[in-house]
Amino acid sequence: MKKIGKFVSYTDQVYREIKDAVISLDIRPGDSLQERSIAEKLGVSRTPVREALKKLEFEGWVETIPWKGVVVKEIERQDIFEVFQCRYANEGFVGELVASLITEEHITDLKEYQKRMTTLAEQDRQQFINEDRDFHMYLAQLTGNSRLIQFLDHLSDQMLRFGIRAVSNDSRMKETLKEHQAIIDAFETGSKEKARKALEFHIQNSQDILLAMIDEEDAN
Amino acid sequence: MKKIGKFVSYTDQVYREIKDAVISLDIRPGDSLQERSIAEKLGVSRTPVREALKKLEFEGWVETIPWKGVVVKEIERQDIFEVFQCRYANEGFVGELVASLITEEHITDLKEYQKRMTTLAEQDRQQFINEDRDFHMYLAQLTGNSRLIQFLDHLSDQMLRFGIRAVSNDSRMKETLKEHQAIIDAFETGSKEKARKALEFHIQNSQDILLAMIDEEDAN
DNA sequence: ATGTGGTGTCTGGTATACCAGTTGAATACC
DNA sequence: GGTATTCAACTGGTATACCAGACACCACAT
Repeated sequence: MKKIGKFVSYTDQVYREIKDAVISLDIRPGDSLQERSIAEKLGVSRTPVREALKKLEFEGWVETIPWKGVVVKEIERQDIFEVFQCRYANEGFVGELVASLITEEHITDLKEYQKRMTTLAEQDRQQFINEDRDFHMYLAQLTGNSRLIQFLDHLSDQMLRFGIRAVSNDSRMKETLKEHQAIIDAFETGSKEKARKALEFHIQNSQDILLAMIDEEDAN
Repeated sequence: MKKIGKFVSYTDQVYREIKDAVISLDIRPGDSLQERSIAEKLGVSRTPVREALKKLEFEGWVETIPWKGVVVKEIERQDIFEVFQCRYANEGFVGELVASLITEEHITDLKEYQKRMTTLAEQDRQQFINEDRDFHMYLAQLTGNSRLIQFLDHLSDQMLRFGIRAVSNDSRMKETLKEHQAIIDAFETGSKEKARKALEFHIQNSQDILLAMIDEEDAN
């Protein structure tokens, strides 16, 4: 978020507002967003709204259909597949990289995540999902590669949009915890290969579960 | 590029113009870009210039320094390292994916690239670099994963900016051709593992050469 | 000579007016 | 009633005016 001192521009406020609404599905895929009506509703001019929409378009959340308006992109099966495929390639790589530079403190931090998530699994599903994202992004941060981090962050954002269904059944949450533990264990052995495999396995499983759920829904 | 029929917006024209200038180093890192003077020079208003600069900022080409102006980002050693690291992870993965779905026709196409590049190596370095980029992007396209393609495309853009030096010595061009051949050979065997390794090897070599050149320059 | 305050002029951020292409519904015509 | 046509009301794209923060510089007071 761009800030100038303590000042947060309208553009960024509008951007966050719309993006959150899109991720949380308050704005459904297929809904159209009009610069003028959003501007009116939020009490700002078209300019910041326009810039916020442009940014969302760059990021692939919405698309501009000429003379129609800005439309929230549908979630296709293909989208989910692509996001997981990208995560598979890059998080596996993250595992390999991180395995060679991780320290005791980092592992302690990971165990903290694990502890919190174990508690949250029975209390707050939304928060569980957020924590899951943070777990993965924590690993990404350790690589120190800003481009890699940004890409994975972007993918995580997209996960949130369809991820809610993915983890929200109890058995999958338990599996998630097990797989995270396996990842931590792999780091403790220090093996690059094991760390990669553990992350790949975890991502692959998430993908399989989510796609299976989608296919089931579509069948109805 | 967003088009409405045959109409290309000023925003996109300005975007392309500035981006090309940045990539080709006509605009040097550290140079500052002023909305007003660019608008005047190109004969358009601030609005499209502003939007073009926003897009460039989002893509990481420039950064906005409050009350100072929009400044073209410097190329640090770290940037080169990051780009290659991302390419290593993702192009290796591309190799693995593509190996299982590549056809005879595709391999023929790759050999065409190889033929053209062999000729260009002795004639036109700039064109050699463009063709090299196309070779890699052709492989990326075969995955059909638009997010992966977009990411690699973005990385390739950044390569152009510092890549000119990377391939522009004769011995490296010859090596590049050999390594591309090895990639094609790997695809012909159909082995996922070999294809991945061949691409990883190629990227790793490019990185080593380029970073060595940078370090040498910096030493002077 | 030095410190201080005013001021002109940079910057990006925002509001607003206007334009042109598109669409679709009301209307005119058969 | 059915079909062609017109036109008003959308849309995003662009130009322009104005604002406030930041900063460099110079005059002036000490």
